[in-house]
Amino acid sequence: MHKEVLEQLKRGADEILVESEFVKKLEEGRPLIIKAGFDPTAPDLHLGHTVLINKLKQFQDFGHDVQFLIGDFTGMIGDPTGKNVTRKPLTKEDVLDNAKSYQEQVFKILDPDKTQIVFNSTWMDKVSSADLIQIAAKHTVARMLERDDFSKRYKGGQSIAIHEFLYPLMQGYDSVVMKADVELGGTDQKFNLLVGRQLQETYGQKPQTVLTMPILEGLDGVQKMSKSLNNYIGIADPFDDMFGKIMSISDDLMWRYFELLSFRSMDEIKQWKQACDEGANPRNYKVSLAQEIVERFHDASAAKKALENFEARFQRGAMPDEMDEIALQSEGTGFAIANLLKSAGLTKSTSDAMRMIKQGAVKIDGEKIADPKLVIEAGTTQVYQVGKRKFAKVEIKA
RNA sequence: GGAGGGGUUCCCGAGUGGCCAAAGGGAUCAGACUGUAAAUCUGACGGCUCAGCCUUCGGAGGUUCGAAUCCUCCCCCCUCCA
Repeated sequence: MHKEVLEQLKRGADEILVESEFVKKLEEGRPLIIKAGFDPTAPDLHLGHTVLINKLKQFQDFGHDVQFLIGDFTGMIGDPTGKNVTRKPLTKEDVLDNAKSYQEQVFKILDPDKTQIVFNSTWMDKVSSADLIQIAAKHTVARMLERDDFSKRYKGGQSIAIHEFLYPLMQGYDSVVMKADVELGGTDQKFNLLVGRQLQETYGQKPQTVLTMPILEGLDGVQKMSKSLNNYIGIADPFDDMFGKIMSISDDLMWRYFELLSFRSMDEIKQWKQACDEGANPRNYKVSLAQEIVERFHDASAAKKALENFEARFQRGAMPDEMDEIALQSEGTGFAIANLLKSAGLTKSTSDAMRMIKQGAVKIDGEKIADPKLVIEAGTTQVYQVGKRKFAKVEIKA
């Protein structure tokens, strides 16, 4: 029994420190306090963020007590993790706005009735300067410099502000206050999570189990999923986009996504993988993944619709049912095609439009055009397409 | 406070008076091939009234027939020393 539960909780996990302690805690049979902290800097969550949230859900489904910590206090410090420059602190208003958006998005996965949302300002605001110094006294500079990014910056002659040293301490102190049994975090959080263990011990608590989850790769399959790299699937993406983005990932990456994002059992996933190794078309399984994800963040009918649209457009080459409809006023005799495409938002400039036409990427009502100087007559309404996915219905008013 | 190095088109990075809208790579976009796979190949990649024209190389001036390249001042970043 425990073995099976442990196996499921370990799914996708990078490391569990310390596993033997973790097993003991599970065997106690009580609901464990599961902590996961979020720095409210990025209100638009993407699938990369959900890896951790999915893990929280698993714990929740097993009856544990999930505490979703919004680091509204620490957010103002700015977590230095993974950065090689000092971060700008957020304002109180930013933090609160972001936190609210976090809650809305996270409840698409977690059960709102079983999830406690906590803010660390609740207790951090009450910590006095003297308290703070006491907490700080429990750690040493040498230990802080064990952390890779700190030591790199230190050796590289880059600045480390004192408050950045406080961040891991505050995060650890959260664990003390929350009496966390388990803390979840990305692999990049390992150091901070371990500080929590140490601090809990000095406060006479049993140190928390640290469970780290890997960082999800983005659509390119190499770099981590992130908004700034534009290789992300946002959980607020429209269902067609979400579906399409998942369909565009490589087969290798698909199995990774299955492990970290799907709620299907690993047994089932392994069977599917084997089927593909034996010649089945991976595309079909990718569809299942795409549908599961779309259903999670939209609903079943959206998932169905997304598949229908996808098949219509890319397998039968049909036009999408819905597209932007734009009306443009003709300029005298008509409208020059390049300007039309730009005005309709299909290309970013007329130069770009010219290039697209020369490259054979532009179609009008499904017919490829080649003349970049084409003038569209007034009084027509046609469907313009640039590349595979950009469409608009444009009316030229006389 | 002293000495030195540097800011180039989305990013990295070449370019030291004309052949520079600026090498090369990355990212991106399009086309081919497909499962909208991935990979690969081909092409594009400042703007425009597009075989031509206009605006870019930290900013402002100047020299020159001609400046990303030379000069002056200013702004910003980095390294070493103190």
